[in-house]
Amino acid sequence: MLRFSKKVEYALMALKHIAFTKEVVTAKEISEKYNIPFELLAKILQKLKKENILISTQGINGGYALNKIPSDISLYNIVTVLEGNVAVTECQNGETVCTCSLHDKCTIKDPIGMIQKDIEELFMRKTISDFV
Amino acid sequence: MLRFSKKVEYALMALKHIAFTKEVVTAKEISEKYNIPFELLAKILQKLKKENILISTQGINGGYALNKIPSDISLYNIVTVLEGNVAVTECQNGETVCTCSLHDKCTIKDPIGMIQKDIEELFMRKTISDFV
DNA sequence: TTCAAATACGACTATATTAGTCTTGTTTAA
DNA sequence: TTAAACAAGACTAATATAGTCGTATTTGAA
Repeated sequence: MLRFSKKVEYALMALKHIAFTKEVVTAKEISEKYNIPFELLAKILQKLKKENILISTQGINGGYALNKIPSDISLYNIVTVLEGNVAVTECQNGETVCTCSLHDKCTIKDPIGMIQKDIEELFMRKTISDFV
Repeated sequence: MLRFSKKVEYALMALKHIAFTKEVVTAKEISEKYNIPFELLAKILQKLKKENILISTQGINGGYALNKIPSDISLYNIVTVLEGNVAVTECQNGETVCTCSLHDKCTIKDPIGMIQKDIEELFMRKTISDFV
């Protein structure tokens, strides 16, 4: 249904919260405040950290903080980190080979590619600063 | 992964084909030409007919034809017919009650609503004439 | 030096959605 | 009357998403 995954929703909620509090925030705090399953949220934050969107500190006073200013964290960035890519169809994933069932019979690759590009650009323009 | 369903892909392929041949086309012909499962395609065409995008004639020389000019058939139209709506999240489906697990704790409804609107507008601008 | 609270990470299970199939009925021209 | 087409709903299979579990590591403080 052309929907954002819960992972992306939770990431946006978490990033907004972290951007707003402006200090180290624990996964537990976010999880409890917004009713987000802890383990799921933890893994999302870990992925965001791997992409240098967040920085983390371990140990008893640990937690997460932003590693970029909100306007430098794009929706495109978040979606690609959490879902691999923003491909509106199987063949728009950036790879050269298409394993789609239509094989070489697809007649809509080019126009779909343009829609793909439009959506990518839209997502690049949207940043966390649009959320806070 | 924010993807169009196969239903939408098949619909676009079929509509392009019908727009191109400019005469009555059978589901079987399209199904065979593009390797699209016949029963699935048939149901897609039936839905498009119900929405007056196609007209159909039954019986032995029957088939489908466009009921509108390609530039009057928008991607938005096709997606809503086949998937119900273009909701990027559960709460953006146009209904007033949100049954999302975040309940009233969601802090991103408004910015998500703007993205929703941008995508809807993009899909309204794209028509079958962009495919032929 | 031990402990509690935090991140890190991979494997696993459950659930929901999507894709595809099957069956039966209706229409219509030859 | 029959063959070839649309019509429609129930069903099953496959896939993707959401969520859980277990274990390891880090670190500040009692």
